[in-house]
Amino acid sequence: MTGRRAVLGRAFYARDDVLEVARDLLGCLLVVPTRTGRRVSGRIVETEAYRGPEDRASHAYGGRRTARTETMYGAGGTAYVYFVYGMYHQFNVVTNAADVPHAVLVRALEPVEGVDLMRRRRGRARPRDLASGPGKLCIALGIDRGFDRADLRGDRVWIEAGAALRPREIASGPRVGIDYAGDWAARPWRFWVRDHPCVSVR
DNA sequence: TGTCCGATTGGT
DNA sequence: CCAATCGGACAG
Repeated sequence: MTGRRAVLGRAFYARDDVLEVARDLLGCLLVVPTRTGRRVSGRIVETEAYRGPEDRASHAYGGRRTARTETMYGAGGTAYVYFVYGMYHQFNVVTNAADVPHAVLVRALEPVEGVDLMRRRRGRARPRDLASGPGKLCIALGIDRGFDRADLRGDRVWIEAGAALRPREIASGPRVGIDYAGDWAARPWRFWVRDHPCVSVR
């Protein structure tokens, strides 16, 4: 497939520090081709790190291992996609080694390729409304539960390296929608490109 | 099997 | 502020 350069490999995802992976994912390009091979992609501008089993906000908190969370126990470099609120999907990247349930939730993208298709799927016109949220980006890219467990080095979905961001351009703060996590909710494990219009909230 | 609630979104 | 909407997790 042409134009498919610098696809992130095992070494990128297998690292120990999920916070580092979450930061490094900013600026990278998330790509999901259509059935006809057309590229639909967006620059990652917001992520959140989840560090089970100690992280109370993680689905793998306490070592919870169920049919749904099993994916998180796989080797780094696979997709963890789940369904929430009865209508939305969330796309995560599994990190670290097998049996270590760490993951990074991709929360927002800046549309890059296939923007018209993203507009049709989302029913919105402005670029900033297409993928500025975890549920929105899944709709825009056509990601559903069928992508759960997909190998990120395969041909269904992958991530390409982007230009490294300067530390100054990266902002961090508490993760969103995890008030049930007690003191873990305050940890600044959400990362985003400072002042970027496509970031989900705030 | 029954109940509770969610790693959200969009409209009021 | 709140409804939508349904599967996952867990109690019984």
